[in-house]
Amino acid sequence: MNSDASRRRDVTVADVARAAQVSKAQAARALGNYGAVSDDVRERVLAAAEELEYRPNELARSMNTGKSHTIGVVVGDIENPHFGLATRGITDTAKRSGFNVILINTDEDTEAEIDAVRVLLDKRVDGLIVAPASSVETQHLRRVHESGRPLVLLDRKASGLDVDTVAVDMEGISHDSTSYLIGAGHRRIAFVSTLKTDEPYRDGMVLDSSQISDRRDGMKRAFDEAGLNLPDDLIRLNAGDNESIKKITRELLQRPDPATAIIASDGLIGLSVVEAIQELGLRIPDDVSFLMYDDFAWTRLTTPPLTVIAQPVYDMGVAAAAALIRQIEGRKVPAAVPEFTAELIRRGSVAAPRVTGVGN
Amino acid sequence: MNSDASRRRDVTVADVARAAQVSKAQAARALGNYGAVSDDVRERVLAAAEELEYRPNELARSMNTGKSHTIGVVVGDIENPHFGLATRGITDTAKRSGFNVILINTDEDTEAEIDAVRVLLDKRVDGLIVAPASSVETQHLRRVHESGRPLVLLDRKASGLDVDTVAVDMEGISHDSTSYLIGAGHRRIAFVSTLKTDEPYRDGMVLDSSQISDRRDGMKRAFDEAGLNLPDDLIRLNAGDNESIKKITRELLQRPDPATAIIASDGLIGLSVVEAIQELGLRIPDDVSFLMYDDFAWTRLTTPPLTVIAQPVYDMGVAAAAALIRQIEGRKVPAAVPEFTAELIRRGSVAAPRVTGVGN
DNA sequence: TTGAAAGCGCTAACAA
DNA sequence: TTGTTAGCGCTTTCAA
Repeated sequence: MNSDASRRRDVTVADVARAAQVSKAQAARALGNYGAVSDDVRERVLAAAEELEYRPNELARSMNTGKSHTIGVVVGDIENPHFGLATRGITDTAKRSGFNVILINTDEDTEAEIDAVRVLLDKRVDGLIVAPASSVETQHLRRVHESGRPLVLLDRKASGLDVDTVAVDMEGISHDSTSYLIGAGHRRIAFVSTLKTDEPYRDGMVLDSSQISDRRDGMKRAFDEAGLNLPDDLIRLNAGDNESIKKITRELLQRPDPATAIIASDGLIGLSVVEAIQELGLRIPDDVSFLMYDDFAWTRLTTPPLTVIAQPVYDMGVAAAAALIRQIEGRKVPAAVPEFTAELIRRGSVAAPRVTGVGN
Repeated sequence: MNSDASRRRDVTVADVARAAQVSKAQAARALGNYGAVSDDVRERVLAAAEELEYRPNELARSMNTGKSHTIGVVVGDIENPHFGLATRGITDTAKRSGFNVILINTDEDTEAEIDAVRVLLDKRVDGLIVAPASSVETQHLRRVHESGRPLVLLDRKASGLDVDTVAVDMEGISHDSTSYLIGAGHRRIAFVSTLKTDEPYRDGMVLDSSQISDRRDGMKRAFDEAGLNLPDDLIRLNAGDNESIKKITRELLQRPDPATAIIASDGLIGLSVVEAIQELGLRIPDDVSFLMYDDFAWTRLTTPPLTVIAQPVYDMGVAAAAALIRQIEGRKVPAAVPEFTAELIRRGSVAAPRVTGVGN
């Protein structure tokens, strides 16, 4: 019939109106189902639309209504299952409420994030969910907020920004898991993170990421409570790719006063740390104990299975989307975002430290 | 200054034009940098824009130009690192060419896929990349193609659809890896896939997915060449969640004439299969050999590390995006999409089958 | 319930 | 190089 070569121009309301012999306005009302339309007209219009294979132009629609029914999501690394799951929670929830999701990846780069936010805003998304790369460089987020566009932060807090934030109580879980290690007899506990800083870690250093900062605080508190000092020399930031993480791990384990336990800041880091440990021919937990953030499925498969800190990532995605949509739809009572807590799942990668010549 | 309460209406070209004392057209030209504009005017306009914090409305822009500079991506499961990586390849490439990406998840459900495609089309994306849930139900994709919108298929072919398709030669790698297992002495080789079918597998069955179909063909050819028969009773489709896969694995290994090797159709399935094997107290590769599609990083960490079929997923994402953008920009010579080949990475999960009472 | 007409914010002819 | 004037496809007054 019409599978001709060109098929260039899209079918518009005007075409449908003409075919249905009604005014453009009536056709539009019937198609967008708003306003008052008689059954007769509606029927004819819908029939004509079907016949012509009419499809509304959502851009035009959005331009008029000011609503795009789309939310923008900015994450650091979709490839990371952590964000994958969170994104899933977001899209599932958005879909259920009739919203679409535009995803942009930033590679944990603040410049890219600023860009992403701008693009999304220019596309007139109805709201934004951002997992900020930095908790400090947040002017761009502040601008979003000030411009009145709904914004929800995921995973990381942003200092001095009064925005709904869906995150886990990191200080608490960090404290608990560190206490657990200390209780097992560990004193030389290392922490490996990819957080980029200008200089190596030192005590009291201000950390760009609320997540990491909170974890440091939690560790410190645990050590304090035990009447011990957090071993600053074992806090390793600026871990990068697989190779760099393995190098750091080797350093941690081959130094004179080596770490007896390592905490990996996320599942991707954990992977490389474990690989390095295996390559060194060391055994977990006999030679070194291991703990990581993110309960990835594969942690059940290693020998021994790994002790991890599970975060309710999917649910957090759901909560973030729900909070955002609530704001977009302008509900009153902003129904406080629920608190999320992580959980230490003890599997087999933590044991008492090997007794060596080095005193405790 | 202007961080007032409302800040409702967005700043438009008209506002900028007024402030810069030029016509709307000139302001628009300067802001969109097209057409001819004198330096003087450009400067004033840009200054005014800056001052007013003008941001273009991309929707309006797209409406006129017919281009949204956005490509739609439809995948089955972002949470799966396989798609995560592919998506990454797509977004990286798109970004480099100035395109944004809208991602929609379908849960491998054809209905959801039809919906997703419709939504994306309605939003007037410039082109689509789809990893089709089914290689058979493809009318919706055919419609896209017929309507003249650029479309590229990822991972799976669609029967009778003449569209650029970025996929791996599955028949070949399936043949090679099956031969490898046969060469190691295996005859009872099982294959586990999540592909949904109405009935259990039987010889010659038409399979909805080109991927699975091709793999079956490759296995069959390998068996044929060895003068053996593909054991149909060990081809298990309809694997679902973790529990269901573990159940299937147990059946495969606890039957009278058990499988001596298992091929998992993807990394998610593989995870559950390995878990089930471990729970049964069996050892890889002594008690059962194992092979899976997808070279996930964690496969290096298990004991033993797993033999896998690596697919150049990231590069395929890149190629898909490149092909699509090429079409969108209407280049001539469609520069054939490169062929991708998977690679068998032999690590430690395949060995000769345990010699049992059962003859070969 | 209907239709004419204005307008969303921008680009694109066309003259000047 | 400029400005005027139409649109893009839709929603939304405002009268009828």
